[in-house]
Order: sequence, then structure tokens, then C-alpha cells
Amino acid sequence: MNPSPRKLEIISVASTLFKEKGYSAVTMRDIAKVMGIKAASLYNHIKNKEEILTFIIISLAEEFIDGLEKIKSGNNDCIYKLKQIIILHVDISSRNTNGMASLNNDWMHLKDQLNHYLALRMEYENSFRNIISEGILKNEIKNINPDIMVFSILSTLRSLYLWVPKKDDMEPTLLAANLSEVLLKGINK
Amino acid sequence: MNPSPRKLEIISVASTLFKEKGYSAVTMRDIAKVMGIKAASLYNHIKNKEEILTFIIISLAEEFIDGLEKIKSGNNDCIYKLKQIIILHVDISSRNTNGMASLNNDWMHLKDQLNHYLALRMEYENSFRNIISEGILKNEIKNINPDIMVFSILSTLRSLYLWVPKKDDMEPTLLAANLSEVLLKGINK
DNA sequence: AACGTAAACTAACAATCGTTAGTTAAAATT
DNA sequence: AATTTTAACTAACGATTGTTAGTTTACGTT
Repeated sequence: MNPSPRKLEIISVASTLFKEKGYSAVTMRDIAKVMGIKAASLYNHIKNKEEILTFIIISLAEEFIDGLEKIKSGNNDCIYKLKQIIILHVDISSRNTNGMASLNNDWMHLKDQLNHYLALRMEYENSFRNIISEGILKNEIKNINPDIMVFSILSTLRSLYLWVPKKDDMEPTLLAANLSEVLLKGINK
Repeated sequence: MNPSPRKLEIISVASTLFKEKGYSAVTMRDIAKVMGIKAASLYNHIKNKEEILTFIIISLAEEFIDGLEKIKSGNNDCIYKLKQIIILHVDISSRNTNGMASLNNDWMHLKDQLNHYLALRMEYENSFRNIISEGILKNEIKNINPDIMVFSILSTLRSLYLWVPKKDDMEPTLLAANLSEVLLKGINK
């Protein structure tokens, strides 16, 4: 069964608060106050606090997995795939600046779905590294430790949620293009 | 008056727990348990929970400010200064992988010193951006939006605390060198 | 008009939170 | 030897936590 509109509203409000203070510092009463209702009323729509966090994190994680799957399946060179990954991150992060905070910082508070999340993350990072390694083999990418390249690029992409809201005048397309230039070709002239 | 050894021990234990679960999710009883004492006994050494967080964050922030100040004052070209900044981050992050987690994720729970921290952070980012902008003027650095370059590089450097412990076999010097190559000249061959 | 449901409410629960007060035992200082 | 200091302890505080139970109100459907 799909989440009701009211439930999505609660999740959206919670995401905003989770970004501001982190999951642990946000109380059900905080969420309820923004919703304009009492804390107990939240439980007409959600099972518990954990369910909110789980929904935020798992749906975003799966969106990334799906996006990467499509990119992998395309028959393109590695640099092009990396550009698509950058676009994927700019896109998802721009549409979910709040939820991305939980995905990055509050995943350790998952219970039931913690292992599932960790598996998805490992799958994502492995696929990312494979694209880099393939690029090295095909002589498209410099022969540097692939782990360092994955770490460097992914760190930037994972921080987009903090940065995009401060530059909401900048078009996602332009941002992705500039990021590709910086991340792939560097800043040195 | 300098912090006593016992106080530093508490702060160190707290840092470890703060990295694992975040400041808000760590209780004084958690810290005490690892110390092998009761929660109330912590208060013989520290004023309150907030003081622990403040010490961790402010001392690290000041270490970054001091390091950047020395780099700025040197009469070197901008690319060299950026390489020094990368070394600075690798150095501080390697020696404080736990505390860096609080600096990055728990600063919003500061009270008395929140404004001080925000001022230091703004000062740091401004200095960073000035180095980039100067590099563009001197034709050392590509003429792309400096904000994007600052964001990109700083995001990677700020994530080092997560990555260094997973690669503790890698020498900091080598890591800094590889990072300089990737961040400044890109990965594209 | 009667009924059922959705979504709010009040009230309260046991658990846990940061913190304080007062005490004790050992170590350091006089 | 007497005294002060350090650092632990027990016990408890009021506040807040996530959550449950039971109730009320409004609305759509019969």
C-alpha cells in the first residue's frame, strides 16, 4: 500500500528537522508541532519514529541503485558513465536536499533495515569502483589508486545536499557540467 | 588552566562514541561505561556534556585556522598553497579521525560557542576561496565558478576522517600526493 | 438518519536523559 | 600525624523521551 499524502507530509517535515539537528535530536513532539498537531496524532499515520527514518533512507538509496544500474547497462565509455553519475547525484540531491542529510548522517540509527542499507551502499560503491577500474584498463583514466578516486568524487557528490540549497539560483544542468569539468579534469590550468 | 589527563581521556572516549552515533545519541552513561566509572563521576572532570563537544570542535577549528594562516602568509603560488592545504587536512584528519566527525556533523549542537564556530568556518572558507580566485587571476587555475571549486575540494577534504581509518596502511604523505593529483589535475587521462 | 472511518485529541506510561547533592576512600600535601 | 584534595561512589531530581490507550470530532457513505 502506498504511503498516504498525510504520511508523506509527516516524512517531509521530519526530513527538514532531521537535516537541521540530526535524527536523534528531533523528537516526535518537534515533528508534531510543525505539523500543527499533537505527537500522539502522528501515530495515526506512521508506525513509529524509526519508520520515518527508514522510509527516507531506503527510498533514496534505492533511487541511487536504480540510477546507477541504468548507467552501467549503457554501452558507453567510462568518462561518459562518470558524467552520468554526476548528473544522477545532482538530480537526486537537488530534489531531496533534506532526505540526503539522513542518508549521509543518520543511517547508523536504522535497525531492521540497517543491513539492507549497508548492502546497497556496498553495491553502489563497488559498481562505482568498477567503472573507474575499467576506465584505467581502457586508458581513459589515470592509473592512480581507484579507491582514492572513488572516495574523492563520491565525497563531493555526497555533499551536494548541503551546497545546492545555498546556490538554488544555479541550474542543475550547469552545476553538473561544471562539476564534471572540475572532478574529471581538475582545476589546474 | 590546561585540561587534565583524565579530562582528555574522557574527551577522547566521547569523540569515539560521537563518531559512531552522533553527539545527541550518546549519553553521559555511555561515556562513563567505556571509562569504567559512573556517569556522575564524569562531573569531577568536566562541566557538562556540552563542554566536551565544544572542546572537540573549537580546538580542531582553531588548528585549521592556524594552519591556513601559515599557508596564506607564505609567498608561494596558488597551486602550491592548495597542495599545502591538502596536506593540512590529511594531517589533522589523520590525527583526529574521531573529533573530525563532531566538527563536521555536530557543530549545530554548540550553544555558547556556536557563533564563534560559524565565524571561524566562514573565515576559513573565505580564505580558501581567495586563494582560488587569486589563482584564476594569475592564470594558474581554470576560470570556473570559484565556489564550485571550493565546494568540491573542501567536500573531499572534509570527508577524509571517514576514509583514512579504512586505509590506515596508506602513508599520509602518499595519500596527500595522490589527492593533490586527483583534486588539482583530475582523473581524466 | 444512522453508521463507519479517519484523524485529531487528552492523559498517561515506563524508560531514560543530564545533572546535582552528599558521601567515602585513597592519595598528596602540610 | 593531621589535613586537604582528588576522584570515585550512591541516590535521586525534574525534565523529556517514544509510545499506548481511550475518547472525541467531523465527514463521507449507506
